[in-house]
Amino acid sequence: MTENSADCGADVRAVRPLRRDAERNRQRILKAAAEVFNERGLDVSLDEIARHAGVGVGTVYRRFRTKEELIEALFMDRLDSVATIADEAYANPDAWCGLVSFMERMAEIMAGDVGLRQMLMFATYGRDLVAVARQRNEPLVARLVQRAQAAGQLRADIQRTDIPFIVFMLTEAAHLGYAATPGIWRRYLTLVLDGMQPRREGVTPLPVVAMRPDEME
Amino acid sequence: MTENSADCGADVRAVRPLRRDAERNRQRILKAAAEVFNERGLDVSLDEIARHAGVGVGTVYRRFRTKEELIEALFMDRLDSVATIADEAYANPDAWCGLVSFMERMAEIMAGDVGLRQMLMFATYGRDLVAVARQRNEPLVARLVQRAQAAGQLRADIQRTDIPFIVFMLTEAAHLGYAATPGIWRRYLTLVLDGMQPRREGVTPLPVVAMRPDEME
DNA sequence: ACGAAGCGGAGAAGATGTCTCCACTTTTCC
DNA sequence: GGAAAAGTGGAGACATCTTCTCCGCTTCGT
Repeated sequence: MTENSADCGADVRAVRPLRRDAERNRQRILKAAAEVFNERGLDVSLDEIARHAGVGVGTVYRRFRTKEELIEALFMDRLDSVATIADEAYANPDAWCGLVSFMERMAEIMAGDVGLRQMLMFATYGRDLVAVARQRNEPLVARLVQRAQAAGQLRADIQRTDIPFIVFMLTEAAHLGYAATPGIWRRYLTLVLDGMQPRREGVTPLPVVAMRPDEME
Repeated sequence: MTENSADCGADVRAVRPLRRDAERNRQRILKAAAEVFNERGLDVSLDEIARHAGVGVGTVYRRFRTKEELIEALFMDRLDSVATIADEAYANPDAWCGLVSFMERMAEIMAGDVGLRQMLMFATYGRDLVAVARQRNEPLVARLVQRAQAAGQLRADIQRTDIPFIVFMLTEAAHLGYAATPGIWRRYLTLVLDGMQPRREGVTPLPVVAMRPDEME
């Protein structure tokens, strides 16, 4: 156990370090997969990822035995980041601002990543990984909601399940069909947030201009 | 021209009336297609529609030369109904209620019909048909929006393109991933509508209960 | 009752996807 | 420097799925 261990950071796991060129290819594959999945969702073929990475399909399949294995390797850390965002949002002294920043940052992540949305929503891949992440994040969201309601800044009939639903709704819709204006979800997030307050004197200015009629697909 | 014409209602069009069994099958196919498209979108194969209709594939292909032809035959009248809804909404003396009822009825139609949403949003089938319908409906929506704004019932920074977008967003999201609660879109429509008002003393009660945490896919 | 109209569904033809195999190349280590 | 181990590419086996055709048989209408 107490060897000098040149392979720092891995005790039992590192059965054998990959050859240098193999490791380089592994990284290439992960990078390519991230790009392609983010852009076009999880339905792309591994052949396509191989091509995009500049390696052969065989290489991909030697490193990741199935598509699922690749996907899990890729999204493991992404899922963790949700917990971080929730914690940071709770650190915000203003309850309302905390909730808003959580929703904003979640939407930012999800709007830019078709693959992540697909994983969270359809669970066709990485089911278990998502289940664990959800279980951990649920109470964090609940805490944000309760605090904002206790402060009288959030209408009382909002439930914690509404928050992820709204974020999903905004990002999914903004992607499908109306891809013309990239940040269009911000416009509708603002609108929904104005609906989530218990009462309101005026309006929060909408941050992105509406689509022009001809932009609509 | 002035024959006694037993084939009432069709002058030039009816080159030859279909045999009775053929016509019956045609109706079956249309009915089956409506059901399957509504439920599962336009991507289902014609084989599947044939099976669902209880006829052979050959029969489907003889009646509708391509998938597109079947789709157009099916959705022609559905698209017309949008204009009717807009007109009826404008007939409502209260500007706000008119707009709300338009959005509600649109959402009702679209929420229940995956195929229709797909046609309106992705234009993979029936492109021209949709373009015509959109052109006709655009000014009707604009009229509803302007009237509500003139009455001070709708915030001034809402544009007419926001309306179809919001309806699409609500119905699409309500279908994907979270199919558990059928009318869940009503909850979020209410929320958005509360965000669309220029100011607000209290809240409009949310009409559908939120999803339970375990219901979320 | 007979000809024309219509029918079913096997299967051709073509996409697209996952994953294997093995002759060849590159790295590692003595 | 050179042999053994590790890794590579990509053709292609295999599977699935769609669209659409074809033709022997059935049903309808008169």
